[in-house]
Amino acid sequence: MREDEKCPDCQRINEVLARVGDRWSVLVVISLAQYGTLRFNELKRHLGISQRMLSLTLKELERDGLVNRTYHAVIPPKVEYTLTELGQSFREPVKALGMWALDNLSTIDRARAAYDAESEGQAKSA
Amino acid sequence: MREDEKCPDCQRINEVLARVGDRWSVLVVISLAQYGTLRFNELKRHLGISQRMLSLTLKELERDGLVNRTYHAVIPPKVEYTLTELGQSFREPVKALGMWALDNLSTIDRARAAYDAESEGQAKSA
DNA sequence: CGGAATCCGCCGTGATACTG
DNA sequence: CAGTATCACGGCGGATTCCG
Repeated sequence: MREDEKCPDCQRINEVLARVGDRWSVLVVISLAQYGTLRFNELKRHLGISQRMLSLTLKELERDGLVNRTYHAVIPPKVEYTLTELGQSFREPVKALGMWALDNLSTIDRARAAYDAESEGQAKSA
Repeated sequence: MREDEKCPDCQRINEVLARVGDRWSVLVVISLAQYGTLRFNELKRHLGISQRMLSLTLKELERDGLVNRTYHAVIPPKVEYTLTELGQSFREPVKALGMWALDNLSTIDRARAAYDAESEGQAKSA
């Protein structure tokens, strides 16, 4: 598939989603927005994310300027993460998405159940 | 990783993102929101999506009650897709995300460039 | 035209082990 | 505690082919 007649807007949006659109990024931002400052393992436990993915996600978020990383050189190493201003601004659209999600999850569930039920029914009649 | 102390909200949000959070779903919804009604190949050309992914994405969106599928039994088969009410309501948070994306894409690009430049510098000094 | 089916490469993700 | 490195697996996603 080449870029024949693709709309540029879709490409741009696609680009952004490729950056901050993944599940873990969103959840990390939400958590930091909620608690202000969190340590590595606090985030890990809170999100139920694997150590690897959290590490990668935080690095990306820091790279994209959404998250601030502070390293404390103490005996038990201590690293704290907070949102940058850009990260704060990201809260708004994310919050909107989260609200919609929570509001409509049950609706989606019902639609899905109905769809599946109908599919089974048709399968039987076929 | 088990559900030890994961916050339920994160789980819910995660759930929803797993449903309508993927790139293609978002782009399909945006396109349908913009044009109202589109045929299969119209969407395909517009998005630059492969036939397979569009088919899968549309089926999922229909299953989740976000998209309406209308089959016209004419000689050249004609299938039209539109947004359901639920799909329409999804436009709001998506629009917010898209706006933020377009507004901050350049900022992210700069942050990323700066981060990469610094990383290279450290690599050299090391 | 609108799909379904198949094959296959790539990479996102988790589990594990190791370092400082 | 806060990572990094390695491995293994599943699934996303594209290309191709066939059908109604």
